[in-house]
Amino acid sequence: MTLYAEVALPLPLSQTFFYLIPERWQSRVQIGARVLVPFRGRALTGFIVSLKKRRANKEIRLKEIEEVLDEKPLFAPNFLSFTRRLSDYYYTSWGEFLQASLPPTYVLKSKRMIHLSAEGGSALKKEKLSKEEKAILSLLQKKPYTATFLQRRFGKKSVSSLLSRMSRKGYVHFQKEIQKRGRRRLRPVSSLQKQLEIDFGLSRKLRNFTEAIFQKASPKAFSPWLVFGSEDERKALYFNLIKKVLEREEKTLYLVPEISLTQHLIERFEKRLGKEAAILHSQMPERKREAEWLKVRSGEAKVVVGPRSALFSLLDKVGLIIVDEEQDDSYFQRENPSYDARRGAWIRAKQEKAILIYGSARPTVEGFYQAKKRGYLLNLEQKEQKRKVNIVRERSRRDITSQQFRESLREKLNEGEQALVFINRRGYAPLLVCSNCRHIPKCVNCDIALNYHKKKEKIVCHYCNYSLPKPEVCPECRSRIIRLMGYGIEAVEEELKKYFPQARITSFASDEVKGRKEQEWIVHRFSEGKIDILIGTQLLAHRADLPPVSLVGILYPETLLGLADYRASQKTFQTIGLMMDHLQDNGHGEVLIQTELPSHFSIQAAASKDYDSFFKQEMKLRRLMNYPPFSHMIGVLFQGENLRILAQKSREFSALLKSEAGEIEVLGPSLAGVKRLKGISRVQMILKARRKKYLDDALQVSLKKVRLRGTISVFN
DNA sequence: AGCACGCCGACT
DNA sequence: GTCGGCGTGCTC
Repeated sequence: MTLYAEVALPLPLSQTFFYLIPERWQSRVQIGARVLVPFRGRALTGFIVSLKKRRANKEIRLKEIEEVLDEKPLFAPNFLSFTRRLSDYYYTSWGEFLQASLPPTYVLKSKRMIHLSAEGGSALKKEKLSKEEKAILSLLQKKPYTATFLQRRFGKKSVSSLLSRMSRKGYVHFQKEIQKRGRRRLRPVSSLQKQLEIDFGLSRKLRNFTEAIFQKASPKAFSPWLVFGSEDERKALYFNLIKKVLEREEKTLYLVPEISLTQHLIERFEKRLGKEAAILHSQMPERKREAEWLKVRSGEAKVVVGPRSALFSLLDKVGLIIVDEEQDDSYFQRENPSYDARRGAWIRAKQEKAILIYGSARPTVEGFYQAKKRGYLLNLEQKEQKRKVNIVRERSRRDITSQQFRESLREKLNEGEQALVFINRRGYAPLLVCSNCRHIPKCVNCDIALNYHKKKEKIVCHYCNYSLPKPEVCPECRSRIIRLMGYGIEAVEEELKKYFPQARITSFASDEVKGRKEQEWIVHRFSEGKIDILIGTQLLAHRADLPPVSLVGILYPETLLGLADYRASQKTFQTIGLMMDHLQDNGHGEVLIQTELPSHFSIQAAASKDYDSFFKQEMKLRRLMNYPPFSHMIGVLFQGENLRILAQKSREFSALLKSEAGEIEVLGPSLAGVKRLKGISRVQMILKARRKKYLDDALQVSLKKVRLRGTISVFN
């Protein structure tokens, strides 16, 4: 007879909690079901992760489960182990990962509402109250609020002691309230009844690869692969694998980068898989997402396509997990909770004994290295396309674009061709500098210079969106001469419009193009030839559905090298590569890279599409610096308002770590690259070790001893 | 996370 | 004394 339930809660806590199971539920509780439990005066949805006959710690007075919410478990044992391992790996909460697999309406939490009592109402009229009390009580006259709301409303750090005193005086009372579960009726998703596209003409090479992959996977076993090849070939292989997996009565999890989940791609999936596919994306309305979730839950969907969060789909019988564009940053989630979906896919595939496919034309060096070393690299040997690549250094003082670039552009425009131009910066200029006193306007919340946006006539913080009207005179010395430093997309657009007044020029940056619809619209017009020159930032580089063009201009890709990240070279190589993929391969295409660092290896290798050369040189540096894949690296970011306390605590933490384990290298603590963000100071440390276990052991001890608000990012 | 507790200086 | 504000620690 089971008596105790171990429950994981959707809070940023890495422990689980135990509850008594009341008699009436005993025969009905199951591992993997949701329960409603009391927790510090609140009611929370929790998840049963195990059932015990005996209790471990007799000291604690256990509470009873209030309600069992599921007759049938939501989570299969496999899924529980997977999320458990993932939370161990990333030092984060198990419950938060479980929560990530459910629609928000499945994870209700009570809120403590603060009500005005009758006494409070009369006190407000008759008695003289303090300013704070009066303000709160009169606000509560309208309707009850939560403490968090009041706190924010009055700009306080805490109102808890204030509220408890007021409740003691009887002015207010608290009431637990659970948001009503909207009784919406879900319409079944209108699934396309299109004729499914049949695979045809799969090359012998791909057929052989498919066979090799399945050979390793039968009998069913975890088997990872890195597919190194062009997008078209990769996709052909994926669909072939999916087909075979479907034949085995198994299902597929297909992860794609956030940004590449365009209408175009969605249509392709629907065409090929029809109603067997559930497609998720982040901008999907709540209702639609829940409908897709139900499709997975009911077993109708056999393939789930989505961004990193789709890793948590409640798909059973997983036979194949694909992580396409393995190099993409969007697989990494920085906060609450922090995890890398690439690693997550590995852990899940291993748990499910599934085939795991990482795919890329320009894989991360970490991934490529592992695949080579452990023998799971599948090289599709891309055939070389003909193209002309120019690396240009020359730059006049007056213009952003070089004369050579403009000549090429003129030539193509005269032939009625289209061009794409990449620049890695939003706005008009990244910096304003007073010529007189050198003052640089900075964000009040962040340690960041404000970017000048000419179209809005504002200076804007690219981290928190704080903005000011463009200053006419220097706010420090009242000088009228303020210089613009550097170039952004708006400046490029302005210059090209000046030189090519007849050309139809449009720019494409995340702050200008609002939402999916407008993006699709611009891409649509470009595809129809109604735009001659499309200028864009990263957003453009990632669009896979643009028609191939005959001129690709890449302006100052080295700004990507300026990132304070050991992966900066990789990012530069990859972005140039993405842009070059937009080139038509009929031999007339031309790429022009304009840079101040023409001999940097990442630019050179990208220009000649030479992954091996990039890999070799980057690995040399990684080895030299003891970066991944030669070490395991963990970033610990401490955040807090008080920099003094932050500094002291982080030093304490660092000392503890150093004493704890000699095998780990501790860098810092030091101010983070952005030392203040949204008004919060940030101090960071980097931990490196040969094996992750060393880091695990050291952190396990230190995290218990020094309590800090912060984020731990495991980089690899 | 969110809530209680307890300590501190400021103020009727 | 009491009020408001803040840091600290715990939650089965």
